[in-house]
Amino acid sequence: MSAGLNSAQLEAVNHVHGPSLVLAGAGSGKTRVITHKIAHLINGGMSANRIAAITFTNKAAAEMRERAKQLAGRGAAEVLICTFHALGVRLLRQQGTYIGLKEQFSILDTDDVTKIMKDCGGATDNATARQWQWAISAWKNQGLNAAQALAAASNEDERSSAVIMGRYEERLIAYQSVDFDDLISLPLKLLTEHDAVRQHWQQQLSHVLVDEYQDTNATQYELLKLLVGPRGRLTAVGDDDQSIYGWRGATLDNLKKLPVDYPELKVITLEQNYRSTSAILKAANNVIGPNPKLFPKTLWSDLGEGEPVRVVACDNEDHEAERVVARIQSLRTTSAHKAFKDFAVLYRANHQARVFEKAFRKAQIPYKVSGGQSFFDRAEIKDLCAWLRLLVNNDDDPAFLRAITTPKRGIGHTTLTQLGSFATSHKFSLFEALFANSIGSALSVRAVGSLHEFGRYVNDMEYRARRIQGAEAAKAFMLSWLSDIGYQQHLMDGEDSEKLAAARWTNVMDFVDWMSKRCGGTIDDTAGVTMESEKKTLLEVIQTIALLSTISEREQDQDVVTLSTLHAAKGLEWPHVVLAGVNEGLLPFKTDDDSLTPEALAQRLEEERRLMYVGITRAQRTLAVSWLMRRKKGREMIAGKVSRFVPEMGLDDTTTREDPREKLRALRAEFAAKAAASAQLAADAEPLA
DNA sequence: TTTAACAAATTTTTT
DNA sequence: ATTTGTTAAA
Repeated sequence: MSAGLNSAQLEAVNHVHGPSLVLAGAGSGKTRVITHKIAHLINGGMSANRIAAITFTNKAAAEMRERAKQLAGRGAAEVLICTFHALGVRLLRQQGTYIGLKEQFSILDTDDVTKIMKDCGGATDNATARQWQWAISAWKNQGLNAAQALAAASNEDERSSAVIMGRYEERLIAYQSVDFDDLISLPLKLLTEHDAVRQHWQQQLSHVLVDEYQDTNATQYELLKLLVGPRGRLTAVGDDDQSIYGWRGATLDNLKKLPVDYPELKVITLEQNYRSTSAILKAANNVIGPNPKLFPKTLWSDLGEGEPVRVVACDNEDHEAERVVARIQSLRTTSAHKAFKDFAVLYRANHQARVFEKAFRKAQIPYKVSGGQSFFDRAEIKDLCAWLRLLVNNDDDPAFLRAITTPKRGIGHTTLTQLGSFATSHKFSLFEALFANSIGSALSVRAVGSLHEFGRYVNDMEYRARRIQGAEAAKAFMLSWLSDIGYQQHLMDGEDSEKLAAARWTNVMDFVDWMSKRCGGTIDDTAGVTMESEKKTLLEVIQTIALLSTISEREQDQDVVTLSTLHAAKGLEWPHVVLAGVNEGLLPFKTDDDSLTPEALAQRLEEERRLMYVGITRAQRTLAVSWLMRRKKGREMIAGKVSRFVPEMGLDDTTTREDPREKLRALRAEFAAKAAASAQLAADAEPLA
């Protein structure tokens, strides 16, 4: 079973009686270790449902579940493999009543929270609300409540944010809603304050494995410790050199604390890399070298020296994009990895993608921009989710407001404002207020009539939805609902073009299909594949949707070049990688915040260095690093400076390069003929709405 | 003073 | 892509 594991991996897999820290360098097979350890535990007689493997993203959880299934077969299905947040939801759904949460609470997404923040703080613009949101989220992630935040506030801005946080907390309780941060902090509170619940989970879970441990924040670590309990059967898998999320609360302190909190900790370092050539790893090791080491390690591979890392000096952004196009076209004829999907262009900031998109379209190279708007961020999907959330939790006011105005049904701003103040003064949720006896005193007869009509419809829907189980019933239910509310017409009436409305409707249908599949049972797929799964009620499925974000479907196996930020590229790999815009100021990013202490500045630089390291280690076969000799600044061009990280890569030969323009002309002539042949591909490169 | 049009600038993202 | 800032016209 453990065939094909190297000695360090094997050691990590076999260490099952105490705490361990697996320092898994980039490409060293960390998912292999986690999945093999799960299989090893199961084969050793451990009940699968006593093992938990925790990840940060749904995608990582799905991949892990898939690979565990391959290794351990059906037994792996019982393993709790989920994200931190999904684990939090499970805890709160099961035992949230202990801390005053009702069973069917709602989960707010960031846009819902922004709206509430505006309301709590009296702001009209999103930017201000997001600043409060940011500050409040940071406090929550440090385990502080509003009162503690207010006490700790050191300036006027912080004090006002803390005051708003107080109002926001009240609002969440009134709405019986939680935000994403609460999905960690409330379970932590639950386990801290209720011994019985804590003991239940500590007995239930025998082994806890954590992926990307370096990305955990303070509250996540505290939660982990409580879940793991005194036996300390924790497997933390991570890489301090790939810690790039300090700005959102992740802290390497969690790595430093581990040997202190768990004196028995077994530290295992995975240094053999199965991804990249030696030339690439040498550059990576050199770049990360200057950072202080928590646990020293040096990556190596036996894949051979490989192509030297190329450094490309470009005149400006447009020129850089042209050079990347030329490189892709050239490698597509000479390399063994010549599909478009074998290439990625990585950069520091999202806006850098624009120039590449333009150049790729011109050259008819199909591409995708990763980290674009997710399916669930689309307005039409959020509309539907709001309706569904309202069914599950009538007191979910943000969902109520969205549903009652979508589509427009003669209930306008005035009515809703009146309803809102009526609800607030009686401490009702909006939905409760709507059916209150005294509502006639606050609103006009006509308004009350419209509100009641809406309320009755929601009640009726809810009553029917309780009985809905299995895919086909769920689909039929949702289709009749969409027709009831006239949603398709609503999309057509929108200001969008007809084409856009049709695209939105397609998304709606995809959503319906996807939801019904999750309701399980057996459903005929278009390909004639039948899916088998446990039947769930529609209400159960709805409760989980706020947590889900990835439907990659069609985007999965497309043969396209990837454009991505360095952050979004973590965990991924490509045969050919270009790091673009590797200039001083961009990477490392220049901060003009002079309130930072020298220590804080040094830490920022360390994280930028890790970002460069992550970028380099994405490459399997070839790596090119390009930088700009001139950058646009207003109407004039200013001199650009190569990133300090480039000379630090310790390349033998960074100066030999042809005149870029000459090379480009030659390549253009060579590929002019082929361009026509890929016209079809270009159609696919049209940006999706 | 307000509005419209245009130009410029923009850190990183998941749940 | 979105949003903020600038300039010119009304």
